[in-house]
Amino acid sequence: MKDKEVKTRMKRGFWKPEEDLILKNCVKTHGEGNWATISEKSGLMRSGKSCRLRWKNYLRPNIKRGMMSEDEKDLIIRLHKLLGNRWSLIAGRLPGRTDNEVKNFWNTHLNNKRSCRGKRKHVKSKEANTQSTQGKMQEYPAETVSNQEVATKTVLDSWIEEMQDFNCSLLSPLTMNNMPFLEDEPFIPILDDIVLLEAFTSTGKEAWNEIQPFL
DNA sequence: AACGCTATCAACCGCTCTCGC
DNA sequence: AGCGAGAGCGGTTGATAGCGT
Repeated sequence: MKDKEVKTRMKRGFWKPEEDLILKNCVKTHGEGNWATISEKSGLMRSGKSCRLRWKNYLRPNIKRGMMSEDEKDLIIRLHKLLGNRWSLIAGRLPGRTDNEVKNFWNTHLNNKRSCRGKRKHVKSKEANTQSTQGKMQEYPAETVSNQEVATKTVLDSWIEEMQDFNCSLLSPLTMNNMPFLEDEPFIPILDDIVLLEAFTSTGKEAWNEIQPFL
């Protein structure tokens, strides 16, 4: 009841530039993570959750905004194939991108289920190239792929192959309950804790170091 | 020019996880 | 061990920009 009262008194909706400024200063003063304190001390009448979200998705330093590069798109597709809807994990591999941004990008550009919901009447010219590459991640038309992209794809291919080999040796057979292994949610935590850690600390780390200059 | 429709994305909601007591 | 508070995550919603008719 009390919570509800507090909730209804909280301000909602889009953030104004002046609110952003106040939040930035508060984070500087109280530190990132103390959202309850920030919410209280800022006087913004925003919930701690709301402050956290705004900071994480917009105000945090080194946030990269704007269109996803081809490399980023490719990485998202591949990591999603590997991890499923673990947006924070995927975003963690894309420097400067947020989980919300990756999630939105997936839902609007790459998620076939959603994009097939209604046929697009129009396609913005800037998106034309994106649309044409959907659902064709195994094919790399030579005329559209730069040397950097080839390098990135080669590294990623071998890296993902290694990780999948590792998965198979851990939990073969390849399928469980007639479902592809990687789509089987109960095994995702294993991917997080063991496979990903290993992948990014040994051979995977090397692969990641090779990819990073292109991002 | 006006209207309808769709795509986009910021923000919210509810659930789970983590940590301190 | 159990509980509560706060943080984090993924799914969903709603406002709005912009294109087609």
